[in-house]
Amino acid sequence: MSTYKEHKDVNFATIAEEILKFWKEEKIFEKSVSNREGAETFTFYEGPPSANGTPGIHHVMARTVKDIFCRYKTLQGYQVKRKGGWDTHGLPVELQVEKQLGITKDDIGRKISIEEYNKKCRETVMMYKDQWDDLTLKMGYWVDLKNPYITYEKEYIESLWWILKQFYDKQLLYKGYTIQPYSPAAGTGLSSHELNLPGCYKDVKDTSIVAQFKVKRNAKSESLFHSRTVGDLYILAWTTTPWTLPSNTALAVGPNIVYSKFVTVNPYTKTPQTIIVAKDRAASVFEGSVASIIKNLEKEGLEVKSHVTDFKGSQLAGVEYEQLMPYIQPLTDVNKAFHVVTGDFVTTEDGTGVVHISPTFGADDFRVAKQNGIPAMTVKDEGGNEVPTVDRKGKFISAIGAKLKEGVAKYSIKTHKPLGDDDFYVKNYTNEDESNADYKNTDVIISIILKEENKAFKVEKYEHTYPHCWRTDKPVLYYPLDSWFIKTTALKGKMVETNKTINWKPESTGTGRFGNWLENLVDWNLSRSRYWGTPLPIWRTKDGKEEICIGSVAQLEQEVEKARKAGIANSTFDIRNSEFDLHRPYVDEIILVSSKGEPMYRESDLIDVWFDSGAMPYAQWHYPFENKDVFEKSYPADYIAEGVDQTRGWFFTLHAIANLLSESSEEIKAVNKKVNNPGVAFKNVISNGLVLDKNGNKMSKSKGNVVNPFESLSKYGADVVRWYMIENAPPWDNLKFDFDGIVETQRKFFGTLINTYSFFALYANIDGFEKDEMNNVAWDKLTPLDKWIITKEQSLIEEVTAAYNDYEPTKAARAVQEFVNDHLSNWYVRLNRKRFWQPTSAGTTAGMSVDKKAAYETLYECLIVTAQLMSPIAPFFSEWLYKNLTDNIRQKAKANNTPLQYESVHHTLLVKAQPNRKDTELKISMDYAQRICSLVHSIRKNSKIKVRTPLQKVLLPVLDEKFAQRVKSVEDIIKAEVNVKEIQYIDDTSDLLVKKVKPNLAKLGKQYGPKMKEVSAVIASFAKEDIQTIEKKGKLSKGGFDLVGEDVLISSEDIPGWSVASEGNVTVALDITLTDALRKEGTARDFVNRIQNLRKDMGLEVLDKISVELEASSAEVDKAITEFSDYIRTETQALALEIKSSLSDAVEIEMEDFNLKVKVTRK
RNA sequence: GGACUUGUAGCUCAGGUGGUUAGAGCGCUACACUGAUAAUGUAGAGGUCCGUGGUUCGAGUCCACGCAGGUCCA
Repeated sequence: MSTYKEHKDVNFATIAEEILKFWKEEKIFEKSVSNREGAETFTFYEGPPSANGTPGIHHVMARTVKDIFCRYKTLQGYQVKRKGGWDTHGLPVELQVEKQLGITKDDIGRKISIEEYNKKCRETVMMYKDQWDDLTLKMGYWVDLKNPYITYEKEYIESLWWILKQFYDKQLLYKGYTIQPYSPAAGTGLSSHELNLPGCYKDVKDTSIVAQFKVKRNAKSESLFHSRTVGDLYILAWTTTPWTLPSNTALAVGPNIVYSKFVTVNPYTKTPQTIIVAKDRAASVFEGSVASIIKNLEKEGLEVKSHVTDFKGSQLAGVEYEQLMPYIQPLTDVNKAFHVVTGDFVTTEDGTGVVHISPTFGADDFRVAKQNGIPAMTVKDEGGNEVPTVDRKGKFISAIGAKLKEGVAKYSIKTHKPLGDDDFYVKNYTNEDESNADYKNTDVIISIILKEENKAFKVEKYEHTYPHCWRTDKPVLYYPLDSWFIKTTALKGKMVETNKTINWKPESTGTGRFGNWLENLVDWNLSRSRYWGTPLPIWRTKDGKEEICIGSVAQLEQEVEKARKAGIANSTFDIRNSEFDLHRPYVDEIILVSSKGEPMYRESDLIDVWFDSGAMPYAQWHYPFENKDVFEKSYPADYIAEGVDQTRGWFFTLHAIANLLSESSEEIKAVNKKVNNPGVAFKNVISNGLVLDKNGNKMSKSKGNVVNPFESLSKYGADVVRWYMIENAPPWDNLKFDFDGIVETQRKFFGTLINTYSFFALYANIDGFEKDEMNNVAWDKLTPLDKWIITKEQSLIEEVTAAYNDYEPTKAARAVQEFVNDHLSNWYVRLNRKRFWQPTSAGTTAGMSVDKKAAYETLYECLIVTAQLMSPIAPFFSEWLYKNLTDNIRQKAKANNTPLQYESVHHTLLVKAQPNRKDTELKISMDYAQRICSLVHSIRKNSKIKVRTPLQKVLLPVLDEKFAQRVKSVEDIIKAEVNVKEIQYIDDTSDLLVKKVKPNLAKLGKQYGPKMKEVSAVIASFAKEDIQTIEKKGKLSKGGFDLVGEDVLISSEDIPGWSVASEGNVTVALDITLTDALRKEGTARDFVNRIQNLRKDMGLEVLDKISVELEASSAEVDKAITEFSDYIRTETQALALEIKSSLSDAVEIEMEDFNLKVKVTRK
């Protein structure tokens, strides 16, 4: 009759398979949600993976972290719905399709229609869905895969449109431009991905100019002129792109950088003048191509470099200067142009420590200009649109070209061909013959003009790396391109504030990486010029004067109807058809009508895929078109978790959209008010780190160090892998994934736990123990060891619960592991083994002694609680353990409505710590016991006396009475563990105890600080009497210090003549004299040991009885055997033990110093 | 280049608020235990706490500057 299943050769992967089958058949996951119907909800949002790539081992990590807290909250009684999801749009999908079809973006619309292309994308995006589903199942990640949200679905897109419309209506969605890498030769913008292709960055030699910006003398700048000034005063700025100088509208200086004023001459015009450059850059400004010129001028007696004074960059702020190349004027805010501004990004690493700003041609410049209200240099084109001074072909507009042409003529610059107004390309985009002796690029022409006009201080070639277009091999320009933006900056303050309400794990990601990102927020560029994605629902007239943002399919229908009525030939697509696809090219074919009857065409942009995922709280429920009630209950998320790389990805888009909606949507405002949400999308977030290989290298296919998740799971089982990942390092640290570590986890933790269970099952089955929840041994009937392990268990419950509550799974795992390995297995079970195998008359729980029943119940409870506490991390094994322990009493438990009534550990309610079942005093005592045992073991080891040999006594110096009391309460345990007969406590009355004293630095430090050395010396000089005084009276004045008891730490000196060991304030002495009696007992115990070995070798079962015959040997040995005959027989379950003069068929056994002949027979 | 992050034994990691001799597991070496037994225990060796400065009576811990690795962003 085996009540508790006994297992040989446990395989964790097999356990997982069995449990998976059970979960599937009994719908355990579904029930874990439906069981909690009506309970408080705990909301988790699944960050959607993209199924167009295969899952990796890092996904096991990420999803374990997600799973743990969903399971934990379920245990706490919450209802945790977890809707799965798939991210389906975006560049990776497009690239994969292009690779499959062997085409490039250029081929779309030519070799393949957009329709076919998108169809292919739709097919490809779910390519590896089966693998993902398989991983989800096998790793034990509970998520609802039956009703996932899919970002390409019509309903999902409709919700996105609704959100965009909310923003649009509140003027949070606008069209503007931003500076992006642009290839004039190819006529297209380039993504950062394209810019990172190998070979894009090349070393090139460009013309660089240190230009002279003439300071306007007025009230703002007057102080700069107070010191000696010769000629005009110039601020010098350096650029490697002279073609941007006609577009200069500001200069930037570092507020804390020191700038120097010099009296000098212009090297090219020899004009005496005064200049300002960063102090640290002054030397290098005078060097290089102009060094020899300056030297010659100095020889001519000119004043070339006289340092006048220094001032901080902040003093230059607001100073006005004359426009360097006054060819055209900014369209707006002319009065704000041509000022000096300050910026933290300015360094003194190169140039002059002054940065020339041209807002149309640099991302930094653009930002700085925006922050300071500086206008950009733009003109109106024929359509009235604002455009930069360089057109999309990379050529200066004719207004600038005409001026440059004038310069060429005025200064007789020789060129390889006559240049017209429209011939000034900023780089050689027209394949001019550069080998022509008179060839001069635009940068050089500008340099010459500036030199002639006393506006250049230094011109030289400068070699640097510069990005080139991967298709045309021509230099890239940073160029303003049209885009649609979400005005996230409008809500920057709110986003910063609401972020403070979010619990970030680790905190630094929230305050640091995320917080800084919010502080430096720019508007969200939503536009993508692509094909497979959510189309921007904005239609515009040709002239851009009228536009409409569509917020729903219904609205689109109405508008189409309106257009039809106005006689606009529209597509034949039937929007009302449920199959109608909101993707390109279909939406592009819809033409709407403006109030004036003009056609309106859709802006061709798609939106950033990050918007797709960031909108999932709403779109996953097709809010607000459906499921309003469900949405309200699941907004915002209590918890999300993703990789730290999502900080500026998903975490940001969730946060941004939630905050924007909290201001722009009346519906969301109402929901927020109801659930008291300040405007966030999530309340707790774990950003987990990377999974690296065991050497700390990133896993990559090229390195061949990628770990296959499926192989890992099938070899070790999901629990071991999950436990290893969580226990090894906090999720937000990078994990060095090492199979050796997994093996260790398996052996060390799971092996120990399974051993502990097997031990329980073995004896419980023999004794017929069955857990009865209605009838347990009372607390005060438990032995100290029982009480102790229960106390430890209570602490464990508190600790683990606190750790999970705090989103610290690693702490929880480590606590469980310590409990199982160190306390339960190594101490409680080991010291209690005898209780389990002491003979019992009855084969039922009822007939069992209270002591034995208490032992079973205690061990049982510890195992059950362990199963429960570990279940979020190791869902399969804990389920297996729980079922093994409880399946046999399920019916009874159901009838009695007791905690073990649930068929799955994942349906149970988390056990709560019971303070009345804690014995703190005992905990301290047991701690002493463990330390004392360890010390005695250490002495035995040094004296080479094994534990089987009993020793007479242990001497324990007693520093205070409490210590003695505590040790006495666990004295039996110590004596049994280290095999000594008695413990003798020695105190002041004994001459053996000599006390020593040390200063309590932590306390004294606060009081005496710098006098610490003196006080320590005084305490070190304490005589025996001094120690006694301070101990008895609690105070002592010596060496000018009034000391109290807490100022010193008293411990025991070694005891002369004894073998002593000490650790902390516990000291132990061991009497290592071996008497005859002790030696005989040792021999008897040794003999028992050998017989036990024989029994095992013979393959006897635990309950088998034997008889032992022994051939007589020395008198001493015979005497020992006879004297301890009862003991030997009991221990070995021998019915008879006889010493015979001679024995045939005897086995020879090796004792320590001699051999014995014995014969063991089964009875 | 910026932000964040990590650096402690051969390896993986602990080390509130500064305090006496910096810990654990694995691995290694030795020994022991033996009715949990392909399990277990004990002990030993093993440390420039990344470096340099600073604050302090006292720094693994606090501050500054570096170095090295990682992530994200330019």
